[in-house]
Amino acid sequence: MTMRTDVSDVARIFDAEVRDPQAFADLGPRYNVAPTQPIEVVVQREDGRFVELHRWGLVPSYAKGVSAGNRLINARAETIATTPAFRASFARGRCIIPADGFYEWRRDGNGKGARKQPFLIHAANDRPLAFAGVWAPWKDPASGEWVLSAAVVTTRANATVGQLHTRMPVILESSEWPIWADPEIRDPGLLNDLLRPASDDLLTLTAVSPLVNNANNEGPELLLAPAPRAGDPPLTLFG
DNA sequence: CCAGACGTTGTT
DNA sequence: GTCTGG
DNA sequence: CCAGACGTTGTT
DNA sequence: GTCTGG
Repeated sequence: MTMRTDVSDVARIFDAEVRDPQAFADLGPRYNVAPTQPIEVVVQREDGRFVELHRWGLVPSYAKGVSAGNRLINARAETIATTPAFRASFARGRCIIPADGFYEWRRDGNGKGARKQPFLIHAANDRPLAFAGVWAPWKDPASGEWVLSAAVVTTRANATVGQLHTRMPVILESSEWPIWADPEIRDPGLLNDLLRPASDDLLTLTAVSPLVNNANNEGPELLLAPAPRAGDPPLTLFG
């Protein structure tokens, strides 16, 4: 995903306080937020609502190490209420994960010559999106330190994203934020009603540089159009 | 009782 | 931590 | 998600 | 092929 929006704007949009401003200042604008890296989350706590940084990949409380979260980067909306790794977080650890956009890939060709063409999926009006998320605290038994981690809730893709992939993040409307983020709300039916695909006209696809494919790459150049090559399929999905 | 799993995605 | 399987 | 690793022993 | 790391 990308996160270029300044945290002060995120705090204003979500009516939240920044938990650790220096940590955000150290990160700066981000064009390639990958699993295991810090992601922004908006969490409702007893003493207020905060923007925090959590490790992307939920580490369940029972885990033996943080690596347990390496693949728990998404939680299926269809099963999140009952599956052991996410159930407790669905009940009491819901959060909002702000992001400017997310990437999906299209495989062009097969075998050795295949390229993975990344697309940035972002709001047509380019405002930040609010993913539904879940988070959990995990205490490292070795150091005693607490690790906060989070996962993105997914649902079936809408028609726009469906050109690339069968799944997409749940994107909440502003009227839904207080419901999803409130840990006092327990009605599973009310919560599950929020977990549906975004409307088809919310999002736009933009072909971007294959530099995105390596999590070590960063910077605004990742969003430049990919260099065309002979025999390429059209880069706009509508040709 | 103890031991072991606990997840999603894409691809075939 | 809690559930499932043996 | 994609990229990259995937191993042990003994010797320097 | 499958797992780990980012």
